[in-house]
Amino acid sequence: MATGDLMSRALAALEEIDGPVPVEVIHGLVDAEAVTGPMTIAQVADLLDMSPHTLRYYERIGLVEVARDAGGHRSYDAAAVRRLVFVARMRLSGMAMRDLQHYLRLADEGDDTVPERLDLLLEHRDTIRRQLRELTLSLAATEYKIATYGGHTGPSSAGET
Amino acid sequence: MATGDLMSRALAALEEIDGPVPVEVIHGLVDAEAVTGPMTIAQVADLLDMSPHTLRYYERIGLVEVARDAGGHRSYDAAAVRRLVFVARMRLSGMAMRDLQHYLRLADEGDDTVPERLDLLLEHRDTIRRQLRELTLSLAATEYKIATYGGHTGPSSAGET
DNA sequence: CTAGGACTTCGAGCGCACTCGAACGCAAAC
DNA sequence: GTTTGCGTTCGAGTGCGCTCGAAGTCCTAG
Repeated sequence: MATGDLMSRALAALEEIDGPVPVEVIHGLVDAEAVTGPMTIAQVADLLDMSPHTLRYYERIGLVEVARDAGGHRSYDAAAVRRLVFVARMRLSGMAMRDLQHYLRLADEGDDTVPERLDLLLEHRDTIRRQLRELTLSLAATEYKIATYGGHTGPSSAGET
Repeated sequence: MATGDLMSRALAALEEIDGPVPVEVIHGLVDAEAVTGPMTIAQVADLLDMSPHTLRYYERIGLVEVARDAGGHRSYDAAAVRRLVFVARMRLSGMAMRDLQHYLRLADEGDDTVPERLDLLLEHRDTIRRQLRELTLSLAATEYKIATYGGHTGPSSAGET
C-alpha cells in the first residue's frame, strides 16, 4: 500500500468518526485536496495507489490526456489529476472501463451532455447500492458461519463446508 | 435474472424489513431452504442464477463432485447444492476461485482443518468489511457528484467531470 | 420412425484490466 | 565519462472466470 494514497486517508478519516459520511471527507476525496502544480507519473501513481504502468494504460485508452515536459516526461496538471481521482474512485466502485470511457467522452463534449451524465451517475449509484446490499448479506452469512465454527469446536456433520 | 434464484429472494426479504439482518434470512440463504431430493443442472443453475456452463466449470475445477443418473446426466444431491450455494455466495462477495478451492479442499479433509478454515473465513470477513467501507465512500462521492449536477443545471467550469 | 430438446464431453476462445519486457533517452551524481 | 535511475514507446503476455462450439447420446412426444 502506498503511504500517501487518497483512499487510505479517506478511509482512515472514516475510522475516527461515526455516522453519515461528512462532507469534508468527500470533498477531500473529490477534489484531491487542491493539487498544486504538475506532478510526475510516480507521484500520481502513489497518490492513487496504482502503478505507472496502469496510468500509461489509462492514457493509452483515452481516459486522460497528459502533457509532456521538456524532457518528454508526463506532466500531470491539476485537471488531469482530478480526472484520474474520479477514474480511480469509479473503478474502485466497480464501474467498467467502457462506461468510464463513455462518461468521460460525454464530459469532454461539454455542458450539453450533463443530463446524460447525470443518468449514468444515477445508474451507477443504484449499482453501488445493490452491491452494498449483496455484500451486507454476504457479510452476515460469513459471520453466521464463523459463529457456527467459533461457537463450539465439536464435530460437525458430514458434507459441511 | 432467474425467477427463483436464492439471492434475489434473500434481497427481496431484506427490502421488507429493516435493521440487522435477521437469522431466518441467513438460514434460508445458507441452508438453501431444505433442498429435497436430487436436482438437474438446469434447476440448480436457476436456483443460483448462473449458467449450466458455469456449473460444469465449477465441477471441472474440483469445487464439487456431482453424481450421474442412469442416463449419465448430472444429479445434484442436497449436499452438492448446499456446497454450491456456499460457493455462489462467496463468489458474490468477491472471494477468489483459488481461495474457494483451498477452503473446500480443507473442508474435504475433515474436522482437523476447522481452525484453518475459521482463519480463512475471518480473513474473508475483513475483506468484505473493507469492501463495504470503500463502497460506502464511493456511494457518498457519487451522490455528492449527483447533487452538484442535480442541484443546479447551470454552466460548469472547464475540465469538470 | 423421427424429430426435438436437454443433456454429455472436450478443448478452444474470449473479454477484461492490467502487467510486463525490450530497447531506448536523458539528466544528475560520482 | 560512465553509471544510476527514472522515465519513454510499443507490442505482447498474463490471469481470471467464465463462455462457447462441435459432436455425440439419450429420452419423450407426435
